[in-house]
Amino acid sequence: MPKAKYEQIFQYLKEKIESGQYAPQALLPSEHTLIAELDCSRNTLRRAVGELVRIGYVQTMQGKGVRNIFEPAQQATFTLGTIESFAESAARNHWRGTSEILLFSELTANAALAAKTGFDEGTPLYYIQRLHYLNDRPLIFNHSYFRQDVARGLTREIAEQSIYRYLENELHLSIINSKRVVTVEKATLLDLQYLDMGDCNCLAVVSSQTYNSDGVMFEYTQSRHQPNFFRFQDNAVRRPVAQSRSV
Amino acid sequence: MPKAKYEQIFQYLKEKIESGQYAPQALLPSEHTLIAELDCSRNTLRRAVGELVRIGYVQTMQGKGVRNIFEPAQQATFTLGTIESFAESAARNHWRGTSEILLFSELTANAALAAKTGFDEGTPLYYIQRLHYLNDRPLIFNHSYFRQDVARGLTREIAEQSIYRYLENELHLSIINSKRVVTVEKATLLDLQYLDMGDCNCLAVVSSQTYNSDGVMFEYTQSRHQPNFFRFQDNAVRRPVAQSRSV
DNA sequence: GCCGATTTGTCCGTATGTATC
DNA sequence: CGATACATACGGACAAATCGG
Repeated sequence: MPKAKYEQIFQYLKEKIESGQYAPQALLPSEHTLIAELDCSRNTLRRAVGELVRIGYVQTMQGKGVRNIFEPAQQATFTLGTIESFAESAARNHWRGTSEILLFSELTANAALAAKTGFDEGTPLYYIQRLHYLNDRPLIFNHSYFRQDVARGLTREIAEQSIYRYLENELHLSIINSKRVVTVEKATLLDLQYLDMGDCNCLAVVSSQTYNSDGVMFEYTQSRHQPNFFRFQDNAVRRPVAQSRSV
Repeated sequence: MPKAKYEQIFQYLKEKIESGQYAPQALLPSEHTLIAELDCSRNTLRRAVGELVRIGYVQTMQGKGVRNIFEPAQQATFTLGTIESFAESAARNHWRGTSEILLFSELTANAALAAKTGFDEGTPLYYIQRLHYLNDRPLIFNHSYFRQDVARGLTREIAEQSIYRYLENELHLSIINSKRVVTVEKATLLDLQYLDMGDCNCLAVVSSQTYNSDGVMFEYTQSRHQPNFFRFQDNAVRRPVAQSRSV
């Protein structure tokens, strides 16, 4: 099943850049040239190039061209803008990722949990604690809460395989987007017990709220990362100051 | 000087969402309706909506509509995808931001600095240490390195005002993009001396490499944030797995 | 300084595909 | 099945920035 054309072109150019087929700091072929070469419309090519800008591979300059600013060293550890499971992330970085379930339970959101997660108080939830290993080192402690009415029938056995595959393939849940916030927090006793913290007493925390196509937030996950193996990457562009519009 | 139309529409819809003029969880008017109301093309509206998706304000669903998933609580402390000066960021969050220059010096990149920053060894640099206060609390320690040949004529006096205004307005430097990486590091003696660290021995570090329109990285800045006041926000979308393309 | 060629940025209209209801 | 809504793709037009003659 072939994907969208702009996505294919994006991947094609991305791999061409990564493999050094465009010289560093050099300009890519012009839009006109690439359109002819790839047999697509201008909009389609521009969309693909826009994605390359977002991931920091190129910079575009009106009147000049598109410059390759990719640098091999800085491979992203955790990517931005796309939802990726731990297994997918590990594979992309050529790591050996394994997981262990420490706790599988059911509970009801009390006031404190509701405030933290964004679920309504009284919502029945599954609560799962998972420990993720990269190359046999325990590096991520995961606290996940799933709404029972959405992730219905979730079991410890399923969680040991893949929760997302169950949600998408068995329950036909369509996962749309995930709001994520990165913060730094003091390590808890649980963190110190399970993660190899060295002499750090803080860790990187990625809190994410995930939504389905009904607009309901069905998952709240807090990923607590051992600091030395945490890396979050972004590319920002300079824009003129924003201004409102009267309609 | 009016901005791009899609940008105006983006701002217009963004403010309408923020001010609660669309009910939470409700669908926005359809593309067709908004196109008529705003008198623009489909592409233009879709581009504006695409930006709203990126900042986590709405989710789009084929065949259903565009849902408002904005939540007032989650105001971003540090935004993503755009380059913002400390002053701009403080203003957006309604904080009183002040800065202090601790050091203004010139140096040449040695091997260690070159490896850390990405400058070539031997590059002449300005090195500036700045302390940023929010509401009179010292929260961010900034180490900035600027290429002397690009940021030529930079002085301590200029740095006390606004470096970016000098670069853009006086030197007519065009700033294109900035690659940023968020990590967590052990606090140094300098951090402990100047920042109010409490009992934390780690902090959030945002390292950024900024490029101009010649494709040269002219700035490397390491922002070291007191953990309690650090928040980095992102919105991710679930996409089908990527696939390459043969041309 | 000017002008024309090149290149990217913005905007429009239309057609078709696909998912939802 | 049809109507509606978003997703993708195409082609054309003009604007804005850059560069060279």
